[in-house]
Amino acid sequence: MAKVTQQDIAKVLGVSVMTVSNAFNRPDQLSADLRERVLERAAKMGYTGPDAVARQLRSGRTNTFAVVFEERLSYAFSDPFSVAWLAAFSEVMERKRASITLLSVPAADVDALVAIQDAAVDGVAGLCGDQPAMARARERGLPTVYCTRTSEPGSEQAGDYVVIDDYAAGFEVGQYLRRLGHQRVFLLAGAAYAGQPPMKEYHRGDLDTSDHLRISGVLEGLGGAEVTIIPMGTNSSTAGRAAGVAVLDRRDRPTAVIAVSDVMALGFMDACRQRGLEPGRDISVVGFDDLPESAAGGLTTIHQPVRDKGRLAAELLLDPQRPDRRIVLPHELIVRSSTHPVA
Amino acid sequence: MAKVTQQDIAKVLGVSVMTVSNAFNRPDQLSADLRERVLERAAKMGYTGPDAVARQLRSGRTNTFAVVFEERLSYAFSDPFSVAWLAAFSEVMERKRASITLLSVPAADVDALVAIQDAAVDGVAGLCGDQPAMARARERGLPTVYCTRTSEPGSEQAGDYVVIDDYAAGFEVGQYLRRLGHQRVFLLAGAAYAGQPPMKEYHRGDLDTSDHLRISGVLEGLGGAEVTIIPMGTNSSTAGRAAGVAVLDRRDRPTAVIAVSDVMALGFMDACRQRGLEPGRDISVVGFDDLPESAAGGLTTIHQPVRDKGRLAAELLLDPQRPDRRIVLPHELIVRSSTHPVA
DNA sequence: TTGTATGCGTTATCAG
DNA sequence: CTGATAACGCATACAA
Repeated sequence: MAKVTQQDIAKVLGVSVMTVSNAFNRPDQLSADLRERVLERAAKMGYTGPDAVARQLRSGRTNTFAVVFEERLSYAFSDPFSVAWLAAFSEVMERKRASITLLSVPAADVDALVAIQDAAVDGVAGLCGDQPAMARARERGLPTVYCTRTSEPGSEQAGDYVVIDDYAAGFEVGQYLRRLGHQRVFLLAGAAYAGQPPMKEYHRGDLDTSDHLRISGVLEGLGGAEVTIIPMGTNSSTAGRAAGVAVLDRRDRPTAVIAVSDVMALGFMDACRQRGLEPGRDISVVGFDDLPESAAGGLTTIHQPVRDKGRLAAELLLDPQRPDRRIVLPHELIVRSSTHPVA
Repeated sequence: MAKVTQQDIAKVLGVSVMTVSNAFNRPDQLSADLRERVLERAAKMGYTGPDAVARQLRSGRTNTFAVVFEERLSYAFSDPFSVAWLAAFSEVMERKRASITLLSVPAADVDALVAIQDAAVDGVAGLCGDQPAMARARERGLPTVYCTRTSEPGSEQAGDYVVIDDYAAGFEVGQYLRRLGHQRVFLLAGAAYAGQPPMKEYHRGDLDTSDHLRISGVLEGLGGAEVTIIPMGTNSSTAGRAAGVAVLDRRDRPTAVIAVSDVMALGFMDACRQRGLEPGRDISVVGFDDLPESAAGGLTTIHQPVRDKGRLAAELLLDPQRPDRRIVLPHELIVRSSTHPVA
């Protein structure tokens, strides 16, 4: 059987399509009696209410917002930082009865950009930086909000954002370690530098990631210390644990290790303890983000307001009139027990 | 400026709308030269590719599937069981380049059902049972798949499903504890029985949840043991910890405690240890689900194949031709160190 | 290879 | 209070 439409009902009932439409959407536009008849007939004919897509086309709004991820979605669900952001974002959306569409648009996969084209949404947000997917969305005329700064301030693209100053955050970390006297530091980088060997010299990656800004800041803050950057290829506690091999099992072990994220830092701390090394006594460890579990683990880190990022991103999308649309939130160096002065 | 459409381009170029459409979707349907001209012109006019919604209306497909949750979305992201399911589900969807829309439809909130009406999707899945939202989706003619059996087998609704036999699982747990000699057991129930006092007598709740089947099974399996059911109101480790108060801080402490989920059971184990009680020595604890962390924690539990549930749910939605659409997956009692015979 | 007519299902507008 | 008409933007079927 073909799909029943308002037209069919109208025909059977001998009324206009408009009357049927009104029966569903604007009860005040027709007599209660007629409305009753329409609804009853509709039910009898197996009509199930206005078609969502048709209505969207007509109204020009979908009441749905996309969240894009550079990674596979399963990563988005497993990374605590991502989950926290998503929770805050979704709370705002739920309150406004808007729904959320998840889009995975790996930077590598050019084909995936069509997902942006084909998404029936009113706007796009991402915990990520201003990646190609965001630009594509804007080309479509959609509002966008990104939550990680990847380019130098000033070279801003067109999109709105809610970020922290990752460069400054990195700088504070570097400066802090320098003041503690650390002269040999290893830096665990994330996904952007996949496949590259450890680097003594830092060249800005061709990918503009927040790693880049954090790393630049750290290097600057550390001044002349000897720094080795280890590209882990992925941002996970597994990667952090794996870093134990590359960092701890060598003669010239560094006195401090900085990971570009807490998940990685916490994984690395596990690796330390497994080898009988206590962070904050035998080696210093610093992370970024300040996850809930970081407090329990005693990890010195940069706190950033994840939930505010998620909440504000949602609010910016929902309210195009909101005045301040380029937001830089504060961050803070939280010193815990995982760092110590060099003897 | 108004939105640029294919019609506008066609007019300017003096070709038909169809040619413009083809230039974007079927390059083989027109000369490379003309196509080139169309695309160039389109770009110049600020046309950004076919409109997603219009295309969906025309084609009748959205390539998007909804996932419904009975809880707030933030819960969906924080519960490990839910996250595992979602990860598996999304992996299949990603592979087929389909996207996912998240819908929160609390059972209590009747208004939320409109979210189902207004969702532009090709199908609906849920980790939940065959709740009203699912029925609503089917009324709309959408395929549905649910992943938790809530009714007795035989009283099946119309939807497809991927479940385990929760009653049997419960029975095995009860039987196991009975054989260990446990005569006084407390049962921590989840969300369904919110607000109710502890129950000595079990009446099937008016909500058909998997709790119901598990609980019935447990009671049956335990035979004549004295069972007290404590409705925790929510399914979280916090609730499990909170149960410590209701269970451990009393004279007639039970010899065994069963939680309807591992998260809760693990939380309860924390509460035990906080009071100096060691699960598996001073008290027996059993859960359901077998999360990864349950193995580490030594929790005796029912293993169920979460990832298979998610994967199969996605496959059923993506392939309406797939033959077996009512799937009951195997479960298994995994005995670990949290249970022991009564002295 | 290109064009024409038409429908997808709904709702705004405006006239009765 | 009710109805006729015209979009919304695109793509299928078929004709040229």
